Amino acid sequence: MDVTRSFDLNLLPVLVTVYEHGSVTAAAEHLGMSQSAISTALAKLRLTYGDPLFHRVGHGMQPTARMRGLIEPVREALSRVDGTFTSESVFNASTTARTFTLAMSDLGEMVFMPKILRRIRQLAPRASVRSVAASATQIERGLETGEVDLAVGYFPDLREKSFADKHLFFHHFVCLLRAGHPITASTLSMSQFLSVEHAVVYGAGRTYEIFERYLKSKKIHRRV
DNA sequence: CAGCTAAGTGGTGTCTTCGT
DNA sequence: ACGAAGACACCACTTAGCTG
Repeated sequence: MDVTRSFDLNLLPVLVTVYEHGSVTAAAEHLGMSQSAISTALAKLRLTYGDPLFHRVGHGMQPTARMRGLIEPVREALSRVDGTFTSESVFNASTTARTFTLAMSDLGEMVFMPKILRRIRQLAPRASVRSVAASATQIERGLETGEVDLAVGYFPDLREKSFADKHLFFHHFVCLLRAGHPITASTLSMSQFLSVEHAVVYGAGRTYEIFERYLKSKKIHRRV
């Protein structure tokens, strides 16, 4: 059966907007349609896909597993259609003057930014790069809306979502002790770790935040 | 025919009250 | 202090009738 012949492609933005807002009413406001029109569109989509697509959960709409699997292909399809209306429908790195927005942790900026800039200068000399520091929630929203192109760092919260991610490297923390400190072992035991006084640099970025969260989850209290 | 408004129904969360 | 029950608000959804 050729579904696309009879399928109304205007329904796809409705699908994506309800997914992004988690609400039929909010999606209706966003698209400038009535709530019942969105409801009707959803009914058609449900019929077409043979799946409820969303379940009511409290005061919102929770996507079904089928819907979660659909969202990226549908977004990609809409993006490709959008691309046919713009002058730069086929991406060309050597000519693009786009500004790419990268969200990075403190560590990400230190390690990756110089290399990324060098590489972009080689491949896309007219492109610009903007780096933003943002919370995981802001990054999630930015990736969804397209305000953020790429996030580099440790974002365990985002791994649950439908974002493509790539593991780049492992790293670990080290403890620094003054020269001549009684603890000289190369491996530090937990009791040794807790027995000494700690110096903490506050506001040290997301890496520090993740470390603090880990200590809290393990109920580890240090003497700072 | 698609989309609108309006009215009505039903599900869910929140808040308050009351009994234990 | 705690849980159950009821009132209430909010939201999704359906249906009927209207309009362009």
